[in-house]
Amino acid sequence: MNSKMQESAFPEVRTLAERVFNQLQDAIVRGELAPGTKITEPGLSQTYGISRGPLREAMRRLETHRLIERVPHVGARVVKLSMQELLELFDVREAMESMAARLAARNMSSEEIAGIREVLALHERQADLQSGEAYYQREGDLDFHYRIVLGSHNRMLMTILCDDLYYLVRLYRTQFSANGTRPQRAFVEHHRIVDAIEAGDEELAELLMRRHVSASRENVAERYTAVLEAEQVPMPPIQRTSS
Amino acid sequence: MNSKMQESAFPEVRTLAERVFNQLQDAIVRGELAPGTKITEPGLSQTYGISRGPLREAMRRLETHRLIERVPHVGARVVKLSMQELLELFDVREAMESMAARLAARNMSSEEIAGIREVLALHERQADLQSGEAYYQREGDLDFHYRIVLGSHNRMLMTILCDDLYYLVRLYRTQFSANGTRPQRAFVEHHRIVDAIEAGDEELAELLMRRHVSASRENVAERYTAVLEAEQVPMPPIQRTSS
DNA sequence: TTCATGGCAATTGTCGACAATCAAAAGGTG
DNA sequence: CACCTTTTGATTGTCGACAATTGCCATGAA
Repeated sequence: MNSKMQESAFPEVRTLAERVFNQLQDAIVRGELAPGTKITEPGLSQTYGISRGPLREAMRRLETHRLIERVPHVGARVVKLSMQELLELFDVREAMESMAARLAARNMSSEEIAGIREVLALHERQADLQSGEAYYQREGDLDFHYRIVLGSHNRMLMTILCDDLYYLVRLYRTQFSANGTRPQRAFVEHHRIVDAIEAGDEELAELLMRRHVSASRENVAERYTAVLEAEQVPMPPIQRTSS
Repeated sequence: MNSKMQESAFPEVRTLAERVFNQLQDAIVRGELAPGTKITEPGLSQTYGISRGPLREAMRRLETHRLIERVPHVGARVVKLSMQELLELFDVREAMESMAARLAARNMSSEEIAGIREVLALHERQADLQSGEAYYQREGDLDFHYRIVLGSHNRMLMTILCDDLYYLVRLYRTQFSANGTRPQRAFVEHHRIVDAIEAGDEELAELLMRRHVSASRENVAERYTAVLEAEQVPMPPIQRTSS
């Protein structure tokens, strides 16, 4: 039951806390640790075979990435995702990624644009092969947005979107299994955004990205309400945690 | 030299790490800890009379708030602010606060609008009394933006802007002494933004907030380049830290 | 039966010490 | 004199134990 065998999975990590952080993060994003699961320090300490010191550091980092929620002297739990929070996340993404697209149109180098074209071409082949909706939306879409953010050349934007919110988006994906019903449309939108960036049209790139994220938000919202009606649940358990 | 006397300043904190975090944060924002100051765990541990455990947690939180920068096995330093990073911060604020204004126009209650009107009235009196540029820009302007973000009713937006970036903005203010040269204009802009919010005009509120932040950015950029030319410095020490 | 009160177990917060790691200074050699 | 090697010093990473706080449960009284 020792975790030493998973050591090689993250060979580049230099500290115990970092390794456990990666393992826990992966477990949460993959859904192995269900939302709302209570996390205790002695428990995980024994599970992963390390002391509570580095474990606490790993949990601190999970907290800053919004993957767990801690209450002093009470404990920590894996985040329970509500629909309201998911929609809030989309609003934040709409604001920041549209700005990223604008900056990308201004700052992206031709090499970076060529790189993202390759990414799109790769997605196209995969989409053709397996009419791939799931894999496309799961990895490829994120990779596309990831590159746009990097192309903005704004370090703060990159940190917030790619470090802080990236894993939360992945978690939402797995929880709501939000593999979009519209892969072709999203694919076309991706191409048009890159076209605008390559043309250096800042305002168009921003507008297209804004519509792209907004459409994705509406898609998720529709699917969620449909699921609710199918389940005959009167109201979703939207519960705002105190600040 | 003991810090026990400041205990009452943060009565609501429940843990040592939180208290030290608040103290350090305050010291950095106020400028008592100069930018570039080296921070060592044993040093601070002795200064504040606590063990290294809670101190490490406090430093971790300072790092996530971008107030210190850590290099493994070398040490931590108070952030040295570059002009490029300041402009990046303005881009992020432009994106997120304009979204906040849009959401505020949609979600703000009449009580909240009345509250922000009171804030503006208070600023007006203070501006009349001492033609107050410094204080107005230092506290009031932040308070205004703070309330708009709260009015968005988007918890994620509130966390990122009011928790993560708020103290960084304050730090920039003290470092660059960025008391704007245009208090009246900013004041008028604030009023027009509230007008748009009260009218429920989402797009206008967003546009006005966007222009407001952008104008503030240009103002700071102009003042900075002017200072550079006056000092006859050939190039600013813009140094990008490795990711 | 219901509510208040007390004790108890579990968890988190905190501490001091030891070990591992790295950066820079000291020394030696070509 | 320059460059490489070694040593040293400090800093971070890690661990186990103790203390403080919390939530739960049993016990008792109204």
